[in-house]
Parts: sequence; C-alpha cells; structure tokens
Amino acid sequence: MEDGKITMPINSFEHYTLTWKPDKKKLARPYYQSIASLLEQDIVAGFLMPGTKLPPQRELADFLDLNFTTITRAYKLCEMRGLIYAITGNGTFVAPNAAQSITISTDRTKNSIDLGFVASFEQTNSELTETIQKVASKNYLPELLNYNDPTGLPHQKAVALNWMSAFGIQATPEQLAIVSGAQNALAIALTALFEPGNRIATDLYTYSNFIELAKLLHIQLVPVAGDQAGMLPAALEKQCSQIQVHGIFLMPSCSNPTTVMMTDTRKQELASVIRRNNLILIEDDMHAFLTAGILPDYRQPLSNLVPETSVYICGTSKSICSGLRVAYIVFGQHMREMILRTIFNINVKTSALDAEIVTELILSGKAQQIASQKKELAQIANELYYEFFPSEKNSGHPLSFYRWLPIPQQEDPLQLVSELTKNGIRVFHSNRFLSGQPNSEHYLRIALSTASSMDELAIGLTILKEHLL
Amino acid sequence: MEDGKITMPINSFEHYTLTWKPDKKKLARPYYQSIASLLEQDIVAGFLMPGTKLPPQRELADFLDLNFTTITRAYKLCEMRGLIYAITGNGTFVAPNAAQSITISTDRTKNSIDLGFVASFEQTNSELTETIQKVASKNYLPELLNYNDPTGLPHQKAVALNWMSAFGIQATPEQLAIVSGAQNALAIALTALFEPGNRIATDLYTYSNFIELAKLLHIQLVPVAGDQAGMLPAALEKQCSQIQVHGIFLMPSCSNPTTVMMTDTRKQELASVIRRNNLILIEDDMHAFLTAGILPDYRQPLSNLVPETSVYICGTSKSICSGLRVAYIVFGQHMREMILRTIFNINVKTSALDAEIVTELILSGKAQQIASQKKELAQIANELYYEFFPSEKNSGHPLSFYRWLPIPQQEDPLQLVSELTKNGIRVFHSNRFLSGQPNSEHYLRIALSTASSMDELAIGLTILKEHLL
DNA sequence: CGATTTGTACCTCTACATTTT
DNA sequence: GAAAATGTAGAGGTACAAATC
Repeated sequence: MEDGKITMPINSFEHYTLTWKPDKKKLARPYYQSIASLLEQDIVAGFLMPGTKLPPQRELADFLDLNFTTITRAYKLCEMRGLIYAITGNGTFVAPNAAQSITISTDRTKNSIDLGFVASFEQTNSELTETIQKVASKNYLPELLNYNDPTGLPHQKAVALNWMSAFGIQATPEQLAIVSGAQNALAIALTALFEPGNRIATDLYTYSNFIELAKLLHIQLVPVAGDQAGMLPAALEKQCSQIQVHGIFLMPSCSNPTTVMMTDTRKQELASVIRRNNLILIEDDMHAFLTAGILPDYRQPLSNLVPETSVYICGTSKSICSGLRVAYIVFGQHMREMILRTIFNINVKTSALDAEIVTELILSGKAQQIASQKKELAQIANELYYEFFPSEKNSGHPLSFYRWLPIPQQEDPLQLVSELTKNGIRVFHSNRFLSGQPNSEHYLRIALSTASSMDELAIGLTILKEHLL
Repeated sequence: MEDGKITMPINSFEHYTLTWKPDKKKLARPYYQSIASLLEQDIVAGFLMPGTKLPPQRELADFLDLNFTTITRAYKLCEMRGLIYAITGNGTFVAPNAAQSITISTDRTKNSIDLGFVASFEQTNSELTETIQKVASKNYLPELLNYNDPTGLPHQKAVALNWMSAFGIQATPEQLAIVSGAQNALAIALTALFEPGNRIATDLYTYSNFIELAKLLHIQLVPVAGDQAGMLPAALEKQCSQIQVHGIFLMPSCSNPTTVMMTDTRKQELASVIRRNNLILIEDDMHAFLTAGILPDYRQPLSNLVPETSVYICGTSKSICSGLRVAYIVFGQHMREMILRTIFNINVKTSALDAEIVTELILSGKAQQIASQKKELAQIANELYYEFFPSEKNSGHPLSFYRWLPIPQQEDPLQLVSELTKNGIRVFHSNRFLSGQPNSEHYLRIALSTASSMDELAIGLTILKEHLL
C-alpha cells in the first residue's frame, strides 16, 4: 500500500517527521478506538502541547496501513472529548484546554485575591434577611413545600414577567418557567433542544461554563468572529452556509468575557440570519439589569426579534442574590413541551421557597434596591480599574462585573497565570474562553465583583499591574 | 442490484407486504436521515402502532435499492430518539411509548383523584414552618446566599453523613455532594459518567423518569429479568457477556414500580457480577428510610459492596419534604472530579438555604419525626389498599408509597387508563415503566401517597376496584 | 486563480453474534 | 443442533468542500 506512493518520494521520509507517531505495536482492533485512546493518553500526559498540529489523516493512515477514514473516526472521537479540533483544509490540532478542565472554579484558594471567578458583590446578601423572615412567616408556606406547579406558582410567574418587562420581554405564563439558576437554564435548553453532535455558533470568546457544558453534552461549538458591536452577521451566515449549524448562543447585553454590548442594529441583522438559517437562539441575558434602561440605545433583547425560535434566560444570581439559584426562562410555544419535559427530568422542579423569596424581593422593591447597590459597586470597581489601566477606558460595557484586559503575546499562558497565583491573585487567561482555535491575541479576564472589598480589589489590581509591567 | 436475487424469487412479491413502506419519491440524500424522519413522522402520527414489527433492514434496503447498512443507520437514529427498539435475530419494533411522552406528570387534572404520580404524603409539610423560621433567624444567614461551598457547607455535609449512617453508608465529606433532589442526582450521574450510546442495565420494569432521562441523554437501557429478591445475577451476567454494558441502575430498598426489596444475598451476588464486568452502579436509595432498620434482614446498601465504582443517591424528598429539592450523592473517589464538574455545569450549586433547612430538620430531630409520620401514613394507606385487594397482601415492600397491581391482559392499555381517567382516577399502566419490549403481563402502579386524605384514597380505590371487576 | 492539501459526509462491504426455525 | 433470519461493529471507498499555496 505504501509502496505505491511514487508521486511522493519524500513521503516515506516524512514518516519519520510525523508530529505524533502512535506505537504500532500497541494498536489493536478496533483501530479507531485504539488510536483515540493512545492520542488521549499522550495529550493528557502533556507530550502533545496545546496547539500542536497532528499528522493529516491520510499521512497517519499511510503510516499505520489503514484507510484514512479510520483516522477520521479516531480523530472525531477525540474531538468529541474536547481534546482536539480540526479545520478543513488546514489540519487537526491539540485543543487549548485539552489537558486541564476549565471549571472547578469555586475552590477559592484561601489567602488569595480572586480576580478569576465572577461573583456578584456578595456584600449585598445581608440585605435579604428581613425578606426571608417575612416569607418564612407566610401562612401559605406549606404550599411552597410540595410537588405542585413545577414551573413556578402563578403569582411567582406573574412577578417574573413583570420583572422582565423592564428589559422588553413580553410573554405569557405558558412560555415561562422558573429554573434553578442561569447555568441550570443553559443545561436544560441544550439538553432539550439539541442532540449530541449538533453545532452551536458562539462568539470566538465565550462564557467558559457554556464551553464546558457543551463539551459535557457532546455539542460542538462553531466560533464566529465579531467586532465592537457584537457577532458579525456575515461571518455567521458564512459558517451556516458551510456546515449545518443548529443553534446560536449569545449574551448581547454584555458578552462574557469580552464585555461587548450588541447594538440594536446588529441585533436586527443577526435576527435575519438566524431566521434564514432556522437557528435556535439561546440568549443569556443575566446582565439585562445593567444594560436595559441604562444604555441610551438599548431597545430590546434579541429574542424579541425571533420569539418563536428562541430561549431567553434571565438569571437573578447576578442582579439579586447568587445563592438562591433562581432564573427565568422564556421560550417559543413549540419548544414548550420539550423544555418542560427536560425540566422535569433534570430538576423535577425548582425550590418554590427560593422562588418565593425572589418574588417577595421583587414585589417589595428590595430587589431593585439591591440591583442598584450592585450597579453602584460595579461603577466604583470599574473606576478603580481604570485608575490602574487608564487606556482601557471606553471599551465595552461601562458597568461590567469583569474586564477584558489585552496583554502581550505569551510564550506559555499557563505560566503567566500560575505566576500570578504565586503572587496572590487568581485571574483567567483568554484561552479558557476560546470556543475555537487560539490566535495571537491574548487577554486576561479580571473579575471586579468577587473581592470582598474595594480595598482588596485595589491590592489585587496593584499586584496585577506590577506583574504585567 | 435486485436482479441478482435468484435464490429468493418470493422476494419481489414480499415487497408488497412490508409492514412499513416509505414513499420512494420523498427520499432524498442523505438517505438515512430521510428514512429516519419519514419513519418518525409515521410513528408520531400513529400510523405505526407500538409493537409493530418493522421490515428487516435487508428487505427495506432491497425495496429502496440501498445497502442494508444504510437502513441500519436510519433505524439507529430512530432508536436513539426512543421511537423504536431492535432485537438481534428477531427484528425491529415500534417502542411502547413512542408516540407520547411518559412524563409531564404533575399537571394534575383537577377534580380527579391522583393514584398515578407518587407524592410523599404532603400532609406533613406544615410541620416545617417552625424550622424554616428558625433558619431564617440564624445570624449566619448571609453566608448561605453566596457562591461558596458548591457541594454543601461542611456542617451540612457532616449532618448528611450522619443521616445516611443509619442506612449503612460510610464516606468522607470529599465523597459527598449535596444536589437538588434525587432526579437531579440521576441527571448529574448519567451526564458525568456516561456518553451517548452507552448502555445501562435496569430492571425490566424501572422508574419511568429514569427511562425518560436516559432517552433524553441518548443512553440505552438494557432490560434484565428479576424475581422477588431483585434482579437476577445470571441474567445480568449474560447481558454483559453479549453486549458492552457500562452501568447498572438499581433501587434495592424498594424498586419503583414493582416494590421488590432486594435481599442481602442477592446484593452480594450482584456485586460480584458488577465488579467482574466493571459496571458503574447508580443506586437510588430514596426509600432507605422505609427499609433500613425496619426490615429484619436489611444489612446495607449495594453501594457498600462496590464503593469505588458506585454512585449512591439519597433523596430527602420522600422522607422529609418534597419541595425543598435536596439529595445527597456519595461517589467513589475516582469519579469525584467528573461529578463535581458536572454539578458545576448543571447546577452551579444547590441552594444552601434549602440544604440548611434540611440540615436543621435533621439536627433538631424533626426530620426523624416527619419520616415516622410518613411511615405511619404509609402503613395506614397500605392497610386500606389490602382491604380492597386482599390477595395482594405479602407481596413486595410492606410500607411502599405505591403498589403494583396485576391486571388481566389488555387489548389496548391506553384505553383502560383513559377510561379510568374518565371515571375520576389517574393511574399509570405498566407499559410506562418498561425498559424493554412489552410482554403479556400487565400491571397498574397505584400511588398511595398522593391523595390528599385517606378518605380520598378510599374513594379512588373504590372506583378502581369497581372498574376492574 | 487553479492545483494541492486536508477534513467531512455518507454510502458500501465484510465478518460476526444472536435468535428463531 | 444446523440453517436461516436478523441486527451490530468495524473498516473501506467516493465525492466533495474549505483552506492554502
């Protein structure tokens, strides 16, 4: 088989220059699984660094005396496990986050200032005591403790719709469910509406927990380029025309991690691409309270433009209280059955007690008050940040709970992060948020809402700035 | 291609007797998807009844002038969607629950007595008021409202371990996580430890929400026969030797829906089969409080016999309070990372407030008191049931919240259920709980713990008995 | 801009295991 | 218990699309 390669005399020589050569002796049938597990071992062990180009399918096949589609299958297995990624016409590469997991983010290192994980100015949580006690004394408390109304009690849903009407959401109670936080909402939406192997378009840099979740559910992400107004419609259109894309995930109010706010014009343009390609839109709008009514050109969520095929997620963790685990999810009528079924299969229901506390907070006006406090804290924290990094001013969302700091190109991004950890601060490198291939741009995401005080934040930023100089 | 079939002159005639003939004109490339979606349409529309045998792959392939493995792929797609099931050497059949979904069970029909959905004697929920108020006045309340300790606060975990020690569980806090109810625990375990296409062995009749969840996550169930002592080890061993099985799901304390209690001898035997075949055990022990210390021969959960490869799930919904959505999950050390990651991706964390209430209930002794009340109610309800169905006495768990009533073979099971609904009671037919192929035995699952009073339950049972005569 | 490299989709083929007859 | 029927697993092959040179 190999002997026939007269047209490529160099080939037999190249066999010795393959970037990865599995041990032929270790190969056993089924070959594709055998190859995949050898590759996995070498990646996890660190022999193959992130970004390494793997041998083309045909070359590796020649080397192993197999048909190249068998290599396709082996590579595909590893791709599903998030270890590698492939670009047609270009090659197959070791994924940026192949060796280590992105998550496990809340094991805060003690004696360290956390600028990595984004909390929500937890100082405001003591404001809730009174409301919780009020709910605990309601005479209908036992009604909150049974299996009834799995998607939320009617009055809770009415209050939820009212809360979201400030952001431009109009929906009926049938199109709404109360779930256990925004991440839970994402898990439900992805499980309900997509199948393993489906593809979802995202910003090139996107919410790392979404990347992890997609990996867990074997859903592939399709990175799409963007600019300062959000994802580029032409780039999305192009991807959709090339491969079958089933959905799109966006955070238009304030993209995580880039802090990009999508303009209304861009929403209109993207909506028409979404409609044309029958995409299911997952819109995570946890930052609505920071954007709607505050930014002058805010008009409405993207979901409003494609209501039938979108899932709108409004978490209350960032705006009201992180520990109560309540989010509102609004969906098109024909997705209703699948979503309710999935809620039942993943949660059964969300604690009606937690939902009631959030409801009471909103009804009493306390929620709005807390949200205002968080906004003020965000403003102060951002001003502090700009004192350290003045050139960053006027980029992205002005009240974001985190910032996206460009840094010089790094030899070894992990090295930088671990050095900063040694110096007492935790930050996340941009590679953690990559949905696609790494490029030459490097950033750090700097959480402003996690340090326990502005003083602590200032110390953290000082350490950061000194180290970057 | 077809002309070569001289050995089967009958074949061309048989083309006209296929049980399902897709419209050739509607077929487009890719064929396998095209065939799958035509088949799906005909099943969902009701043209193909549950149990219908589909044409063998080779015959349909002949009819459509395709290779038979293309039909394999089409059938496999539909099998993954839960529409059909296949038996090697026998044929491919429309699944029993293909057309309708099993779940959506809590939309209680008003003015109807619910003997279908299994609640947990919700009468006891008013007992919780005092404890909830106590928790609401704790000075560390704000500490329960942030992102910290996603798997549970240390003292909550200590109390959890103490609660489970009564059932024979010994574990370290690292092997424990607090999640949002038993169903949530199942979703986490399946997502974390299995991949789409993996197989899990279950009892022939098993928890219908588990069936639905597996379908949702594209995990296939392998039905295994059992007797009055639980699943048969030889049958499990046989299945494992024939196809690759990755896990096993069991409810040894009181199987749902059959009320079978597994003997300790059977646990020992199954443990050795599980060990020999490297199965991951998912043990749902929500009924532990009804079994441990009550049944004389109870020794320990099955997980104790294979601690490294098992996930033990102990929900508090049935024993303490259904609305708080708290379950404990105990896992082997090497599963820890995947499970924590998955918890983070699906829940972020479980409300520490709910967990604290359950913790306080246990610490104060109130939980034990409520559990005792529920046991007493279960005893009364079971005695009532035996007054109606005396021949059923001495079968299965004596304190089960539901019973498994054999009924005569039915022409059309759905018909029976809908007639009963018209008569004012809701029950579930055994087909809803089938993990495999239907057989000639028929049962109804009768929930005893959902009616709002014993009087209501008595009315429901009267209607049921009259209708079955 | 056309040729080359590289990955993808999907169809076909073979060997084989299980169940039924 | 052998032969036939039926489904499954793995591997090979072709057409094609995208990226690069």
